[in-house]
Amino acid sequence: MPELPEVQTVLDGLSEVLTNRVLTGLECYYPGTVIVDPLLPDEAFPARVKETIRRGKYMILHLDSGAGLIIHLRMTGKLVYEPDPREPHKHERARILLEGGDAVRFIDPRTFGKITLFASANLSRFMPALGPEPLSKAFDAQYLSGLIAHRSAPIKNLLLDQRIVAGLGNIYVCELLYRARVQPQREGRKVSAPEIRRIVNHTKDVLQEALEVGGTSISDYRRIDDKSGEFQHFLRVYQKLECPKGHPLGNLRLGGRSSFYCPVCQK
DNA sequence: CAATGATCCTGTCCGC
DNA sequence: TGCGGACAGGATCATT
Repeated sequence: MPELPEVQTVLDGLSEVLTNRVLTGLECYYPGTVIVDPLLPDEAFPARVKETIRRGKYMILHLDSGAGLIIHLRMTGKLVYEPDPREPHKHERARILLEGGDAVRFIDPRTFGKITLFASANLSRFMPALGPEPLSKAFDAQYLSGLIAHRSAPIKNLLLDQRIVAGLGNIYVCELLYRARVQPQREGRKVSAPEIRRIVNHTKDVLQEALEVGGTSISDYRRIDDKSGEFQHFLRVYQKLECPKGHPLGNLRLGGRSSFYCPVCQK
């Protein structure tokens, strides 16, 4: 669920919590959630956060000890700052310990999320090859065209491929394709130049809008009550029955994921 | 190399 | 009230 805007929002909150704080350790409560670089220096902790970076859906924290953390929330991961926490929460898979007894809990019911503790020099060994940031200038129509012109896979699958562009997930891809008026199942090679331009532009627009409302645009739809609302007004097709113009939506399964689209507005 | 499908995992929801 | 099954989806791995 967390896609680029949500990850950025979480990272901003995490940076705020960790500023000027001393990290004293990282605990793991579920096998596999924490991955430790074999070459990690012994003096990884204590350390302060020197820099925080988002790359696609990955959060990277560089520490002043020569170590760093990569945090990936996958689908259900959450970071919760907890002053003076006691027993690990039911779904707490790991915990970042802070000097003074506070902690940041990594809560992840479905256990897909990961925290990697790495030696700074080895960052690249723990990061996959990712395409450009969708909001950067590198992600433009010419770039995208070059990567999809010969592809027969559905445009939606291509946009979900993090090697092509880093940070999009199922929900925003459904939304941006609606805005770009292109059906998700269209083969990459059959997407015209004007359509590619619209896809690129609407990718940037939808992400920018979501960032401006603090990434609350998608979130857990089951927790509507907790979040007062930006996202009900944000989504136009995802998990909807009809598009804003009142046309009944189609729902295809592409790459194993539900794909909402409007058969009338999208060609 | 490209495309597709299975896999990991648990909470939620629906129908009976 | 409880049960089984479908579903949710990011990334990786296996298969064709």
